[in-house]
Amino acid sequence: MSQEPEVVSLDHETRLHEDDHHSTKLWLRLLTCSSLIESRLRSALREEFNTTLPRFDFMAQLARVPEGLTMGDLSRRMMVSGGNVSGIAAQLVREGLIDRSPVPNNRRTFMVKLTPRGRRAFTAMAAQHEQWIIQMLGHLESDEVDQLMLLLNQVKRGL
Amino acid sequence: MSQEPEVVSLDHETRLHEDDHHSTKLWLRLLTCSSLIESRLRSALREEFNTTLPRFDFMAQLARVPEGLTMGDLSRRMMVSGGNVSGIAAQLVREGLIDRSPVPNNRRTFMVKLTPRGRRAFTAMAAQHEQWIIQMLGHLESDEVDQLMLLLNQVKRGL
DNA sequence: CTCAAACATTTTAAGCTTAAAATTACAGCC
DNA sequence: GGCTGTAATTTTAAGCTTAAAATGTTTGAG
Repeated sequence: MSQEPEVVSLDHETRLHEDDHHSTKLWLRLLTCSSLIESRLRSALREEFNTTLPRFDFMAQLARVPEGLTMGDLSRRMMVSGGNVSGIAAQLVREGLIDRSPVPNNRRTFMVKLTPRGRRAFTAMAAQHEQWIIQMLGHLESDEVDQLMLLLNQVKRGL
Repeated sequence: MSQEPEVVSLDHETRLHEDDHHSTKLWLRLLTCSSLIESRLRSALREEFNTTLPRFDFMAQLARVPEGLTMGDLSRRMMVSGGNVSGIAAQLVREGLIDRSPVPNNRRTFMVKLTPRGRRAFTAMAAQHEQWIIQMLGHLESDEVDQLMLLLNQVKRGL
């Protein structure tokens, strides 16, 4: 009697069928990789800094642009809905990590910046964040990283 | 006067800083690609079939295994928490798309299967789902897909 | 047999996320 | 000036997601 083949890893790709298109296989592998990385980053941020990935992402976008960003900018860059950004911003303002100030000639918009305290908090988190990612991806050879960057850029351009 | 360089695309990678590690750049590119694909699939599933990605994923896992899966199997394969699976299962049972039956020698577990109606519904959705993915990824050359699969497998193995 | 530990699942509470509606502000036309 | 449409943001309602606690079940050591 032949046994059912042992399942080596349990992830999104277990749902694949023999006759699925290779685009589908590629999508599920992509999804598996990003789900794994994302969930580890989420746990680590919660355990080490008692924060969440979206809050970290919000601050990371601001850290990049000292002159500040509007809510709409943040929504587009973070690739999430405007309502979502409103909620996260409210938290970070309450905790004194960001600052929302009105814009001179447009009373509809706000300019959002990191406060000094927010910048300090972000700097500490970012250093650890990078280490976690290096732990997860640093085993790749430098030319593998280059190839992946190129190929994923192809993917992105076609979307 | 030199102008600020125009921002070509607005996505996760806009948060990158010059001295970020290449692992970080790779992670953000990976995240951008999967976020884009995921959000398009989510919209399409909602518009065309009035359903969600996790519901589709749940049914896809079951479609692959006619003999059924336990709640724990589904949780591991979908890479989500057990509580999450309970909630989705409750919906799908209510709608008659899946069937949860007790397992003979273990009163703790349930065996979950697609109902005939669930299988028909899934088959229709899966065909469209594959077309959407081909529209998004089908522009890649066959050897690019092969390389990506290999490289992403490297990523996955290192995690 | 008894009981403690491990297991499979569900429940709960809190936070994330979205789409759509609501709010408020600007811009341009007449 | 007044009106209409567009824009930026917030609010709302519903669903997803998680971690942790709770529930009920099985297993195995003694």
